[in-house]
Amino acid sequence: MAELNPTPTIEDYLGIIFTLERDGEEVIGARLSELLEVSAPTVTVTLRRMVRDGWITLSTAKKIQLTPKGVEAAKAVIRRHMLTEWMLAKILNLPWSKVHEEAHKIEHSISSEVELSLIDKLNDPTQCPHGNPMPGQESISSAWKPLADCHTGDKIIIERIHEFLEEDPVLMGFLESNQILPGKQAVISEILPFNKTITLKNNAGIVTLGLDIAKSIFIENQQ
Amino acid sequence: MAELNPTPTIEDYLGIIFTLERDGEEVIGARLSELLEVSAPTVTVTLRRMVRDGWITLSTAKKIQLTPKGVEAAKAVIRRHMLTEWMLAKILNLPWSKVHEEAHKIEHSISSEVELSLIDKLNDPTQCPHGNPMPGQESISSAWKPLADCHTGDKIIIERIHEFLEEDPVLMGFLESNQILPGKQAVISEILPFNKTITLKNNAGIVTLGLDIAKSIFIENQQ
DNA sequence: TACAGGCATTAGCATATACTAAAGGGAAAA
DNA sequence: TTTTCCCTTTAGTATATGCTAATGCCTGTA
Repeated sequence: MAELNPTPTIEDYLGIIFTLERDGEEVIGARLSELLEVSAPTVTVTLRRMVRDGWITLSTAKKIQLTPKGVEAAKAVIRRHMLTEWMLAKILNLPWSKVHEEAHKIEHSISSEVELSLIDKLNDPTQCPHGNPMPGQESISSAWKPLADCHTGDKIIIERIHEFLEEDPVLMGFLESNQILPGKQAVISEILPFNKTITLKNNAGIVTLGLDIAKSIFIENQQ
Repeated sequence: MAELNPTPTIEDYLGIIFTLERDGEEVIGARLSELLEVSAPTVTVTLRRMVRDGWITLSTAKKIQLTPKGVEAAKAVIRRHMLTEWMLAKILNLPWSKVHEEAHKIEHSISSEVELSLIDKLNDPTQCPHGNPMPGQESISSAWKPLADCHTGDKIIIERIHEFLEEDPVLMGFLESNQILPGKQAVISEILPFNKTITLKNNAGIVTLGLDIAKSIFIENQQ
């Protein structure tokens, strides 16, 4: 229980564990190793420190679970990340596709005083600029379905680009330049399951996305 | 020359070395140890890494000098620090006495893209919120003189609280609550050299400051 | 049943950053 | 001149965070 505040590294682990838990995914070391881009032995020793310091518990089946203290710390870092993203997007006018990356560097240095000020200036948002729910606001996204589940001819509104897609800056630039952004409308023009692609039409033109990517983009039907 | 970008620790060293050089102070390890609040052996080994990586050179007399590369890195971190202070003060409305401390955490995570945006939003300031000159703007402060050099009856304008005073949050809170802030007017009401104090009167009332502190506060005479 | 694949761990190592205790060096003061 | 003081360095240690190579451990499938 020693550590009072998580280090930046531990904050990264906490955020990913929280997100995996939220999505009902299996929370295991191999997943962290992949998402954090560190080796498996590094994950093993870091998780040991996290158990020692009371952030997580490990089940006999090696499943990772946040402690109440771990949940609070994870929520705090995700909140600060998302608020920083909004600050960069709305106040400093950085491009949508770059705010995640920049916010990821800054999030670990935001105090609760700065956080409160951001909440105030940004009107207490319920989602991040990519449409992902703030911790505690998960219900807003429950009605949205994956773009990959759409049918030809569906008229949709893009609502959300999943956190894990945000990690790829090239993809994010591609999505931005093709107007695959929360709030934007589109029509499904073609789905090729054998090719694992889905094609849609919007104001920016015609875009084809891989189906794997489309599984992590969430939409609503136009009324 | 290995390292492309300084670590946060190295950035702290670079900033202090730059400021000492700017002020014409002797730049030695003991000063860094004091200002950074780390032990002397820690400074020794860190300076060795800094020489190895091309940030500084050490003279035979143990004097520390920034290389051209070191100067550039130091200017960048100080610029980002000051811009972040302004952002916290003007955009997020944090109290003047707290922006230094908060900015110090954030400054190491500001990219040049964010920096450019800050310069734009904040109208390219020439000083920090405490009146210290941005790197390259040192001339703006050359006419100001230490508060400690004033005489009874002098009518003054506070212009600058030196960087090294900013490190003490209690002092900063004291100065803020007594309106010892850049741009504020005051009159010197009493100087007691034997007591090492200087007393002044302003809108907030009557304040007595230690002469050591007053040496690092810079003023201009009222017209 | 035996092997393959995925996962976790151990062992051994490296680096940046910190510490204390103790020793060395030079200059100024007694 | 000798002692004191300031400064730096050496030696030994610790912790967080990373790595590779090799090993161990299940589970499901051939």
